[in-house]
Amino acid sequence: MAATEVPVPSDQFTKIKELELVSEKAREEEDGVCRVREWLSPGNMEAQAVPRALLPRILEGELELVSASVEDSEKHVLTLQTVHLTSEDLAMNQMSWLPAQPQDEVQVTVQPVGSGLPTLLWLQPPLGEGPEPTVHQCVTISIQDELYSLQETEVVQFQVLEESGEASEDLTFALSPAGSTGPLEGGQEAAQLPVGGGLPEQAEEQFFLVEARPGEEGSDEIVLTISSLHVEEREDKPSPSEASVEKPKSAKKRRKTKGVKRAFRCDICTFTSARLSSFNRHVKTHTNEKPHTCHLCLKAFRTVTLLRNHVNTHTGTRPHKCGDCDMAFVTSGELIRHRRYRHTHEKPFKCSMCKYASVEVSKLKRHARSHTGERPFPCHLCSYASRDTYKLKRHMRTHSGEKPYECHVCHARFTQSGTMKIHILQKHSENVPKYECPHCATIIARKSDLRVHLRNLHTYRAAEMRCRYCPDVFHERYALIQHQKTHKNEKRFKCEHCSYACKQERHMTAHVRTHTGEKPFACLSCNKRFRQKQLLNTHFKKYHDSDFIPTVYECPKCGKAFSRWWSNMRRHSENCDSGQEKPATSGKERRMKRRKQTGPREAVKREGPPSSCAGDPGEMVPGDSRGGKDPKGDVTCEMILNLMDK
DNA sequence: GAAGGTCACGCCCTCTGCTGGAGGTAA
DNA sequence: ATTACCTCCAGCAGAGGGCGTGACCTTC
Repeated sequence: MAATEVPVPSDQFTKIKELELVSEKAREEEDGVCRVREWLSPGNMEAQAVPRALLPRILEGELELVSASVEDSEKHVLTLQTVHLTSEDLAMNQMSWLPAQPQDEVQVTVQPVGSGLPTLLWLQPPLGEGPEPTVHQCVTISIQDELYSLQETEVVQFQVLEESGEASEDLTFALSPAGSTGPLEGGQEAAQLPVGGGLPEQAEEQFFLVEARPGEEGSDEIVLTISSLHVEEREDKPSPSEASVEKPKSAKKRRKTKGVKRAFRCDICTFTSARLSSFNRHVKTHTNEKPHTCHLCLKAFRTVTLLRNHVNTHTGTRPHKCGDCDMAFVTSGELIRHRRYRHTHEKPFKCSMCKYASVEVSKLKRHARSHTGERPFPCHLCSYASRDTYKLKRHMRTHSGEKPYECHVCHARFTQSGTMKIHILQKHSENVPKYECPHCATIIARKSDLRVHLRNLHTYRAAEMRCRYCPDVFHERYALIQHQKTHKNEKRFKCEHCSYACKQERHMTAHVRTHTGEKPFACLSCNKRFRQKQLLNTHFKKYHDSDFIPTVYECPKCGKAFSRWWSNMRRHSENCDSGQEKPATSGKERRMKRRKQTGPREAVKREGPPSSCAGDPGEMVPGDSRGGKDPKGDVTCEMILNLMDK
């Protein structure tokens, strides 16, 4: 692996082979750590004006400088000389090829001027894209030359400071070997140190980190990386993908520090560190060296700490005990997380789109998918896609038919634990919770069904629902149903002369004739008159139809025959002590019993009309001469009218 | 090197709500 | 006998909580 610590070259002089000017944010975007891209502002562009001696390339904030020579004797000395160009300077010097918008791609070529140490930095447009700049087209402002020994330099930093609004003002550059006593100390302090007589308000936006590292192996080249250190802006302008994730302050502070101190850069991954020790430790992470092996499962770990934590998972050792409950954990991190979940309820990760907050950032990311609609876990058997792995796994049971949850009582199986829980609660538990409708007091077993009930029966509907019995209209289905029930068994027709009431008008008409004495139906054979047509028909059959066979009720005890069940036969049967059996309670039962005893019904021919016929045979008719109705109680007009209806 | 903190991934759980079939009931 | 309606019930998915584990970085 190519180390990034600056070695001591064998050659006398160190040549700057490659100088990268990389936006820190742009780099972090590549890293996937911080997704904020720092576009090169005009001010930054000014600060990035570099000598013609170098060959830079600006690509979305990235500037590479190639081939610059630095010579010194005895030591490896790097001399930086920088040019600052203001926007006015750019316009004045016809450098319109510079991007108006930062995202515009532009290639800048910087070439060395003269030989030996580069003393001027020039900006030059790509071939064919602009006028070839001359020395006069570049503005050279207050170049401060300093020499630093690369043997002592791990991080080289310089600042571009400008009094805001004064484009022509001198620039001050500061070169600092990190960790040394140079003009700037590395880290956060570097970005805050005023250099050259005070820091303007916007000065920190123009800090750059210059990272020196060796070039190709065996050469005496040094690669410089210039990074923008716009730390504050990164915090204030999160990327779209990060907009919904608010990091806790500690994390932000940590990243801020990390961003400033980066100097050693891993060639395999994006890791950078200002500390050699940290870097070296990091390098080991890219090796598969795991010398610490668990004696229980033979799993290997890189560090003793990791191994110890792992062994604790075998032994159950949980040294980190919660002070507020009985829980204990293998690591302190678990304890902290547990305390946040259970005790402190601290939720540092807050959603920017709703009030949701979580203990863990992973939960916030999962939550964010409910806003974005992202479903990164597709089912390979159907079109379903899940927002997290667990839902996909649960969904796959619908394809496999797996029902891992079994009721311990009836052994019914279920696909989800919640379904089984409801099953046990509803089927096998006492004190089953019920849900009462607040509008109609209906008791429903499940809350979700109560919701359906409310939706179907108690939701206002714009369309009118009309009662099938009357002109009333309703907008709630429950009200309509309740109203229509009021029509059931409703005796709307009430007699003015007595307490009689009935459901149909024609029944009332017949009843009123009992008060008025009106008998509109006359017998054509004997001129006898009747109030109802049915009564007339009965009369005619009995007295004027020779084929008519009247029903005769026989006492099951003594065999005596009666023409009327309720008034004669029943009274007789109750008092008859010649037999044990009493009449059945219903006509059907009576009929069946009678047939059982006597066989098929036999018509008993009467010899002549009963004496009652002389009176008013139509006044009282059998409740059910064919044994259809239980003739308990008094016969009412309604009973008669029911017969008429038949 | 150890300890502590952070991060990421995974697993499992609960709660919630919707849906549609089954079965009972009334019209 | 048919039909409409309602509740019961299981199936299923959405969302979130809590914990286990390992890796990695920073600090001491």
